[in-house]
Amino acid sequence: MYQYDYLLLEETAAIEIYTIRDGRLKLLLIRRGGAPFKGKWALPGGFVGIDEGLEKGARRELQEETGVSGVYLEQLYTFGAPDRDPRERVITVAYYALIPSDALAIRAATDAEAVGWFAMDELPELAFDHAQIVAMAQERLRAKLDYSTIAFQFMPARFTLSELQRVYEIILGQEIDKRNFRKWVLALEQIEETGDRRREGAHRPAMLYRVREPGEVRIIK
Amino acid sequence: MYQYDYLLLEETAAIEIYTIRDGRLKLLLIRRGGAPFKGKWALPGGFVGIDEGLEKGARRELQEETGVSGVYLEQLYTFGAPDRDPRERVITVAYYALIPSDALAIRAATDAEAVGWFAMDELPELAFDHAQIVAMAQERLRAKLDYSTIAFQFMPARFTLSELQRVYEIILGQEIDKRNFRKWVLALEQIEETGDRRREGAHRPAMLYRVREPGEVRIIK
DNA sequence: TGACATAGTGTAACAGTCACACTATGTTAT
DNA sequence: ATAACATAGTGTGACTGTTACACTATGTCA
Repeated sequence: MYQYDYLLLEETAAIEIYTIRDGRLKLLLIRRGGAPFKGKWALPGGFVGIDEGLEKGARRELQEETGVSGVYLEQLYTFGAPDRDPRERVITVAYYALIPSDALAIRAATDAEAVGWFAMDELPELAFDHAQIVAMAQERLRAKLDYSTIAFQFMPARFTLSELQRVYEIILGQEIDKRNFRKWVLALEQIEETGDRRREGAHRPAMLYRVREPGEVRIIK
Repeated sequence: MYQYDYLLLEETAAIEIYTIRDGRLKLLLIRRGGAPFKGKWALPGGFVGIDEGLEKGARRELQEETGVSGVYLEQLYTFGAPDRDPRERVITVAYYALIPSDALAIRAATDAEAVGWFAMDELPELAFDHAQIVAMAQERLRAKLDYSTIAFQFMPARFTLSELQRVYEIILGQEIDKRNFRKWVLALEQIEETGDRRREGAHRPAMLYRVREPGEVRIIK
């Protein structure tokens, strides 16, 4: 077996934190305070601690930026092109997290860096190769809508079918037929009625549903 | 943004090299010559060079072990649990490669380590967490059969429909109806007749097909 | 009590999947 | 030459899931 030159590399984690707010899919970004790409927006992340697993490190980062924990987190891809950081060779393991729309503690940045939520169709220019990382996550998310229950991860504890449909429409970027959507999602048997209704506005109240196994993302079809 | 302690980690690539031989799905393993796990079988791999991308490093490793290049290679997952190497913290980016059954230069190990092809249902005990890595690749490969043309990557330049069907059956571990398989695979419009036939044995010769775009793996359905 | 706004509901056409058995054709042995 | 052999190659009908499509139900508020 050929052995490469023995070498230590910088290893970072980057995390894409998504939520749905104001009827849009939004991504959390941080404005860089130092070089390179000073002033540009970038994905939150940092160096990986020696004693923690990669995913655990990503969860810590998530917790620090948003105050949330226990949400859906998935490894996306590892980026290691030699020139992706102009200073030196850095390898980045990218994760993405999905946060229910009601779970946001939207805390201010811990160390005076600017933090902001950006709609996916209005992203600013990003530092490093982060645009590529974001594009890959978006692709993955859309694909997973089709064959898993990943979209449920955006939902609060109780939600209406219309709200759930809206989430699918936002991510897919297209309208869905109401009757077909309801038939389909109920046939999955992954959500159930709570018995309560949501009354808001001058119209018929909607039944509230909950996810049967909130932590799980099931592969369907 | 919280910054972890600045830290350099060992970064390795591991590569799972699959091919189909003797009617089985086989994986290339290397017997470890040194501690830890001395004498145990493990995935080929090595440290990542400072000037090469991760994928390029994996391709180099592949070339050195098998003599093949230009085959299908995909990043699988990055493993970074703190205790996965008993000596120190190591992060491993795992790739898998699929090699056409006729492309094997089956070269001897370059530096006197034992190399062997193992059927997936007869794997020896593996070093480190490599059993977990292998399990994940197998899962991915099976899933991709359903929604991509990845299986074509195992085929030689020209092949019969029966041979192609056999590859699907081997990976899925179950028989497929001949008529339905042919209808399905031809409807994909990803393979075409060569015009030639293969005559071997005392029976009707079979039409030889080729993949339309051999390098491409298409998402289907 | 009527206007309003969203909730909630069924059916028929269509497309894709699955189960299933016989004929075609070359080689080889007699 | 011809018959046995072994694999190649082919179609139909049942079933299942997907899609398109429009009206009724029910609460609030003026």
